[in-house]
Amino acid sequence: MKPGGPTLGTYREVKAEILARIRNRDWKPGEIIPGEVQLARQYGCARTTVNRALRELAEAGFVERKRRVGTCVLGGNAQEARFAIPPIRRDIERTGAAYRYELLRRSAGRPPRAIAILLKLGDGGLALQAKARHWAGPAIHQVEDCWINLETVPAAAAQAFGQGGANEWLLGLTAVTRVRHVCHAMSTNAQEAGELGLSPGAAVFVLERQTWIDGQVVAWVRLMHPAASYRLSAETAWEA
Amino acid sequence: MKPGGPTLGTYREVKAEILARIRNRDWKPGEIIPGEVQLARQYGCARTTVNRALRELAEAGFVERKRRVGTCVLGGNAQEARFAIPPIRRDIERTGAAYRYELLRRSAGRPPRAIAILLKLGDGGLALQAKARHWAGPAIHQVEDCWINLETVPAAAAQAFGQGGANEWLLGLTAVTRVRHVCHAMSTNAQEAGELGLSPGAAVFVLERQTWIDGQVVAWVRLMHPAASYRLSAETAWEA
DNA sequence: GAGTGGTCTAGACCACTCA
DNA sequence: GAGTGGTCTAGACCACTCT
Repeated sequence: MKPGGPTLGTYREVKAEILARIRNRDWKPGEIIPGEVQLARQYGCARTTVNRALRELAEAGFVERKRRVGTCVLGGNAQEARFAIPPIRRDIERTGAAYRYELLRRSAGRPPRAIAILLKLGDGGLALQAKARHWAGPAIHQVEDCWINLETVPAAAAQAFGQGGANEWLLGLTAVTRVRHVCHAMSTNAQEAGELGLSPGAAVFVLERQTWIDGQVVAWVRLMHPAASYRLSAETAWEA
Repeated sequence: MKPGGPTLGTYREVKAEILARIRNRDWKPGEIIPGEVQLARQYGCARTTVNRALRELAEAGFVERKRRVGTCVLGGNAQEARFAIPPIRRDIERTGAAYRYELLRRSAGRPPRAIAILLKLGDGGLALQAKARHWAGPAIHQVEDCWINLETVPAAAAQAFGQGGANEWLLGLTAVTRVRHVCHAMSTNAQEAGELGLSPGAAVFVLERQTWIDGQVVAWVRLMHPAASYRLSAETAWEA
């Protein structure tokens, strides 16, 4: 046991110790830190324990690991944010406002070209569009516009979406194997403004989600929110 | 060995097998799945292996685990998106556009009340504001407005930020222990529009980041982007 | 008290990648 | 070929939570 190096019994302790070294700049970005075997000896624990600590630090983006090379400290420049996207109903009820769902439009048929491409629809392929509004008391909180690929999810054709939104229904499909989210801001055109109860040109926050099952596109969903009443937030903390 | 239950040797196989069962609805949302010991027997592997598979499925949000109770399948309703936030310079260069940095303002002093609160500044506490623009060729791609708590990071006072932005510098601090991101859309007022080269009222995409070191606020940063030229995207895929 | 997951250990073998 | 991380195993004990 080295001075200043007491026995560390758990992977959390080991993780915290290594993280502290990195934050202290004992181990600087670009450097290779000691190997698992050496650390295990130093800390008086099993290599498995050190391994788990390092694996989690790698997942969190603090280090990078390569076989035969070792574990390398990364400089913290890239950032990642994990935003939780709660079901809209819960999101609204949480604020205390009354939730109301309103279906605006539901129709199956041949979608516009842009949508057909997003859904990777075959030539005769049909899609189901379901557009709806979610109210928070007297205010419109979200307009959802869902396009569902009926080739991939024929079951959707049987859904009326009179009570609950298509987005919600889609989220209930457990089988999804891939998800892509995009968020951005937008100025509304006249129609969008009307649907959202805003003046044309008003800023909206847009969240789009595309989902797949085994390489087949399931749906493309666009969620639009008045800029003033929607935000996504994310928080990450590491042990003190 | 049960029929249809071949020996699974690795935690990845076990994970895929369990995921398949969940997607198949063999195990439905709300149900408790068999315990680790039983699964290990069934798959012919060590309990540790099953444990790792289940742990990762729990991290990914497919199941929830409770001691003495068991592992419960979750219905996939909540969503999570992990957005990568690349350093702005790289983001611009990636598009092929010429990157240019322009410092607009740098001044230390007593900040406005709202900022003082965000920074948890003491009564006499000073902050450093650094506002800058990032150009992509002829277009303004981002206006960054950084407020740095000089009590927490006195070293910032020595930085001129003439060449690189304060945001970038802040990201280089490895010691940060907590990060909070918020993103939303906004209509610009006259000043913001001017700084962004847009007409007043234009939509912008705003990303805000607040960072801490051991409970002390380090900085609050607001990054504003013309709506048309910025989007965040995230993609998650699970094994087929 | 009992049953579940959470973790540690010691040892082993494998996989990748560098020289 | 050699050195690193990646993973599996069998067994053990602990921590939590339900009854």
